[in-house]
Amino acid sequence: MPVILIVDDEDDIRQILSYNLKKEGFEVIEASRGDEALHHVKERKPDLILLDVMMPGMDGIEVCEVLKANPDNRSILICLLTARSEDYSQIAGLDAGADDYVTKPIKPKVLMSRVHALLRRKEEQVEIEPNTKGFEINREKYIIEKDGQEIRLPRKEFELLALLASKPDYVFKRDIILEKVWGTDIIVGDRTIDVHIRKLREKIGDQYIKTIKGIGYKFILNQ
Amino acid sequence: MPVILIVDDEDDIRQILSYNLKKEGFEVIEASRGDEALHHVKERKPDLILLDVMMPGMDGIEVCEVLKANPDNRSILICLLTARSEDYSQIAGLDAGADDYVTKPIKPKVLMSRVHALLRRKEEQVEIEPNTKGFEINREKYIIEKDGQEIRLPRKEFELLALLASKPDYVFKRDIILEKVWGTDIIVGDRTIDVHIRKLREKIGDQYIKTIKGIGYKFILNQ
DNA sequence: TTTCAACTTTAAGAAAACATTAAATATTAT
DNA sequence: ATAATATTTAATGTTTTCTTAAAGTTGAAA
Repeated sequence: MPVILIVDDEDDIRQILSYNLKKEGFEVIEASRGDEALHHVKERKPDLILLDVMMPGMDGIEVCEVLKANPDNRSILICLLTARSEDYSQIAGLDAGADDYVTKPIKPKVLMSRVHALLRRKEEQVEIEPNTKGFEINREKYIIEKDGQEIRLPRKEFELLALLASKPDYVFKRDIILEKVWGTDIIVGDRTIDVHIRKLREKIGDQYIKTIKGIGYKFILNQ
Repeated sequence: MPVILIVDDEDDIRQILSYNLKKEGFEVIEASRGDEALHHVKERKPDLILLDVMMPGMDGIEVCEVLKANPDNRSILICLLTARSEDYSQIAGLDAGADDYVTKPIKPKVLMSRVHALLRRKEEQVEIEPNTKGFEINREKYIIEKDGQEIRLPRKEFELLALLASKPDYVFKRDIILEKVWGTDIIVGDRTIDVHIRKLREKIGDQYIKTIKGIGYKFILNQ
């Protein structure tokens, strides 16, 4: 069940949110200040953070920026809680990397609906079967191990290999690769995939990634 | 080719979307109001609806609810077009049964990418895996197995064999083959089919594909 | 049997898809 | 800010796949 971190300096808001989330089976962590939130994230990576913008000390936008600056935290969803009038912060928040925001006063129904929508989106992203004979894929460190040897890969190369290796022998079509690795909002040319495949082959050896002309690529282990 | 219904009260938005969609070969229907959209759906069921949320009269959410209430329309994909600030409607929309949403201002490339992704999702649901005694046709791996032996086929040959083998003993007429394997847009000479049949026979053996002179070809298993 | 449209076969050229390299941009780290 | 990395694009080269053309077969109808 997904873990959700609530960050708000007002006790009663945390309580209401916590109650509602727990009722639906989520695991909830709470923090009343920005730095405390960052600390929690180090301890236990949540799936989603509900983050109040207006807080004494480190505010929500800052927390958001700090978090998203670290690639390991990119995958954590952030939903800002903002007062209706603070419209400037809404924009700043989305720029800071937040995934969504809800205006106060918060209606539990709306928030729950939003939480579900966000998590649904996340789930649609790639799940990786972490190790495949001889290959170990470490999502946290962006490192793969091939026969005990560590190979450090840049993000895109890593995502691409992780995707292909998640289903050995399965052919990933080019458009699927683009969608899963680059996302639907970012449009890159077709050659971009080739170049990344090239780099990967250079690093892990040619024999693992096979081209299926006219379709896409697949990761193979034997033969 | 899929049919897409655009619903937006602004003429220029409809025009831009329409232009881009038509360029990629989609058939486009347009409506400027919610009730008009519902009318169109009755006339001709589209595969996908691009639906503006903010419209005078019946708004997008309502249209969405009405449509999804009717089981006949469940399979129609709905992608909402929403302004960035209308955050509430996004959620309400997903609850109302929309499949995705794109925020305005709309970048044509982004939208096209989404449209393709959505339609693909739909197609994947319907697809059937044909396997036929001794032959295994594996779309996921893009490989066919004959008596346990893997045979790799180029795309057109693969599609052709997959088609014929999907209904053993059924005669596929030449024009049907052209339509299913090559599509309606691409015109190729009749000899092209023959040559592909030749290549297939070379690879899987002559006995499996039988010529029905003047009609077409069929895939047979037992004499 | 003769005829002829329909298919088979082969080979070759065109087109599509991918590979590779280098250079231009972004991004991140120092 | 500067340097180092990473990512993307663009240009060019290579390979594979597709299509066509041309010449040879086949088989059903007249």
